[in-house]
Amino acid sequence: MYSKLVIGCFLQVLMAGRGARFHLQSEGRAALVPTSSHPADMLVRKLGSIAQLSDEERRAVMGLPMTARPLPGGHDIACEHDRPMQCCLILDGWASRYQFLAEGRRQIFSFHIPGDIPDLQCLHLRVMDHSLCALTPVMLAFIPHEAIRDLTTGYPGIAATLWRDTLVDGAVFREWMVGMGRRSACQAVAHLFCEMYVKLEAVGLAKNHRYKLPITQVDIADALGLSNVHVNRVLRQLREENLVVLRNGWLNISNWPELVKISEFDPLYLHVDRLAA
Amino acid sequence: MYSKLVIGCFLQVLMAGRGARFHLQSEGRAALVPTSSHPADMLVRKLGSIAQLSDEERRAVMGLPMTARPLPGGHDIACEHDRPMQCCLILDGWASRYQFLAEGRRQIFSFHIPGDIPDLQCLHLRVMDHSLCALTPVMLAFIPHEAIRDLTTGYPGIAATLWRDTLVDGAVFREWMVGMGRRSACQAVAHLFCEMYVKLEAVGLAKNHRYKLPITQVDIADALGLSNVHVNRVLRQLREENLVVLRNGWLNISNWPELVKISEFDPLYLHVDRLAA
DNA sequence: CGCAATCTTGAATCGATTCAAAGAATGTGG
DNA sequence: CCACATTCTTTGAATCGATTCAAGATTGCG
Repeated sequence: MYSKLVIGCFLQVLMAGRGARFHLQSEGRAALVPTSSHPADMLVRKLGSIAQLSDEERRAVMGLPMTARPLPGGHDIACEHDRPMQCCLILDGWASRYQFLAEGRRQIFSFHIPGDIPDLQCLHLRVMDHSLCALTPVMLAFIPHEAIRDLTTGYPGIAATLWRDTLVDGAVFREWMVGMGRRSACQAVAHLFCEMYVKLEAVGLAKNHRYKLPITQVDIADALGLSNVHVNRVLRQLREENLVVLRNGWLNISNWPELVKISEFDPLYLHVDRLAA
Repeated sequence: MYSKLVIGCFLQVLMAGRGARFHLQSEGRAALVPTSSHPADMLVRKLGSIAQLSDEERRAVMGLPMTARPLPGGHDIACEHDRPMQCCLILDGWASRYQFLAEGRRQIFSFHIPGDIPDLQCLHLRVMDHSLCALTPVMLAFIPHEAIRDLTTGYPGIAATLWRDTLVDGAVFREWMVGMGRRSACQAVAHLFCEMYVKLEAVGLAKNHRYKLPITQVDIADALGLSNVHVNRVLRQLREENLVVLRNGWLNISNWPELVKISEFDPLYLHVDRLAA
């Protein structure tokens, strides 16, 4: 059913290795798109984007055992009440964390993109208190908890870096709380688009205020605590005001400064040091 | 203005040391109410409630430099954009994290009680992306980041315990997101009351489904993304349904099983091991 | 006692939801 | 390559939950 897509995604990862070692963007920042057949490269780049890694630390990270595995879109990666024995690093595709409630209600907690380790928290919270699923066909690298624990025990700097990553995760939750609690539906949607742009741009997966957004309006609604009907109306409004256009899975931000302004977007909470200074 | 209250609060901490070393609850669990004049005792008990501490680790924690300091209610402890050099452990009183937005809107992210380290995240996220204030007169123990970093570098087990604490923090944010996004106002308020009861009960500050709740209806509204008027109506409804009564700063849960049921409260996300098993 | 903060209630309004149904896009198999 | 099924998007109309505004009651505090 999904095999074609999955193989396509797999090849994409492998073939990227043939290109230049780094895809440089206009800002001269190294992109996170897979440029090597070894998934650990992705992790090294990710951690390097959070904090400086020493040569020794880099070697230790490269030595982590990882198993790459494709998964079809819509598939659960880990479920509430599970006790996973490994974390997953996203090499390609999007994932999301969510929880189902009574009467078919759903709350999405986060969207995750390549370079993220969306279930890192289960390293220390053994039982999953929510679920994690692939939004698109994904390529994942699974890393045993055991290996990560050994690594963090031996290298406090790496522990601090991973810890920091989970703290940024929490900061994003706080910002989403603001969106759901105190922002209008319009502001909340605009804010989400700004956030995803900054995150994707930081790993080289977006530029020129345009990116692939492989989620449905229902997903946006469940993430922001709205109904899908209302999300649709908000999207129309944003389109009519020449701010953003979402069509065929691509998001085009026509007026970035205005979008930032109306959504009161301040990237401080993402703690991208190069931005926050 | 606040001096009497503050001194009262301070004495309360000091005088508790005269009593039995541990206040035992019916469940036989050690209570977290201050039982010693040394604030490090509180930290040892807190960490011990998260994970087992070895004797060596306990000694290391006891060796942390701490400065106890009272602060009047309403006072800010740390503000957005600050770069604190220390974390604070709450010895007595309540604190909350929040953010102000345009037009006087406010979002409260969390309520904190004795034993909590509400700004632990700034150990690795140098810049505060929100503010922290004392809700009531509080007694705080300030611990320099430097000392905590040395501790976590030398003792990976303690690092993991503190890390875990910040992860539970994030899990609570997720649950609040569910409340704001997909629960009715009534359910959200009820859920908050359940959550605070479990947290307070775990540190010996609540029992018999009754506890001191020193926050205003406006605070509840800003925490749950509601208007104060609506919170008032929801409280009346809960009272009329004989579920909870909030009066004079005390919360009385008349029908705990029903409150848990209507709010769909599942304490799993609090990751209190003794509960989750 | 009197001020200030908090709580309470009613009435009007608004933002968002629900329900329903049509239209567009996407993927599948013949 | 077309027809069909499915999923996603779009729009209108009725409704509802929550907000805003405003005024009065209560509580705590100096």
